[in-house]
Amino acid sequence: MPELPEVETIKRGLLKFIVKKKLVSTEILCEKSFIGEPVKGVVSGIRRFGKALVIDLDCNKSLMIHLRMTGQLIHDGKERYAGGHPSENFVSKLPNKQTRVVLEFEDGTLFFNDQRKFGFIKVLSTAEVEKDSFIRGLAKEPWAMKTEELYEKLQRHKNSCIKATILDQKVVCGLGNIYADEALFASGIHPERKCGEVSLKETEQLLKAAREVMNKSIESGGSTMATYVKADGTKGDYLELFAQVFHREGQPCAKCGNKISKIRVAGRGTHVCERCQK
DNA sequence: CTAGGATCCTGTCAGC
DNA sequence: TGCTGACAGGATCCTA
Repeated sequence: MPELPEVETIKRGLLKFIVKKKLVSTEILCEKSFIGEPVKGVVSGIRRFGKALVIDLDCNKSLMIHLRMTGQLIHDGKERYAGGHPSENFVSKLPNKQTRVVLEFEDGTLFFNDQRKFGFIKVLSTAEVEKDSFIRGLAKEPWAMKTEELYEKLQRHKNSCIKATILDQKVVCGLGNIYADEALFASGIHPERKCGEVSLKETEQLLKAAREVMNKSIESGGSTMATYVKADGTKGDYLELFAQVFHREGQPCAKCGNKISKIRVAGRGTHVCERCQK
């Protein structure tokens, strides 16, 4: 999916289009993608918890949205705003084959697309949002987490690979497959290292790197996504703008020139410079 | 409790 | 051309 920076970018974009607008109807094209009964109401705010987005309505109900691997949110009105898993859908006519839910606002339409149907929209009472098991289980985001706290958690998973562990949202919240690879590269830590062998100093570097790669993505995310949507239909990968290792297997490492390799760690494709990361 | 693998689902791409 | 298996920006469930 869309990891924390993409969800944050979507949140910021949607704020402009749907806050104070009334949600008037919901069309469910895939039952699995919508949990609960449709609601109507005026949007009072949008919140983000890790990779989950929450749209609050003035009727004391909220829509919790998780895009998982292939979810997209595309708002169509006077102009189009799209975010999530990048694909042609950003510029296609909607709804289409991958549209799962259509939220009609007084002033525009929000399409929830999701190729693989792993994502969902869930209706919760606003008071229950923070009691939801997924949200309640989330750890702190890298900006709020202290080095010592992460270090202690890593020691609890001392026999697991560092990459698998930092992908666990209960350990640290927000990293996904891209930013895990990027943060490990930036801090010079090999993704297969056992957590028990990662020092306090390295934990500090890793945390700092996680904040930096995600900050950079959030800063560039909004504008590059907007550019993407205005484009002529060609597939734009905004990751290419800053990724050092992700999807760069075979290309030279930006630090040492060695070829980036792709390996498998914790069941996930993993990009690494075998020379820079120990 | 942790660790690792299977699983949910659709689509695309490489290799035969 | 058509088939097959691998794989995909996530998280949960099951097993040991």
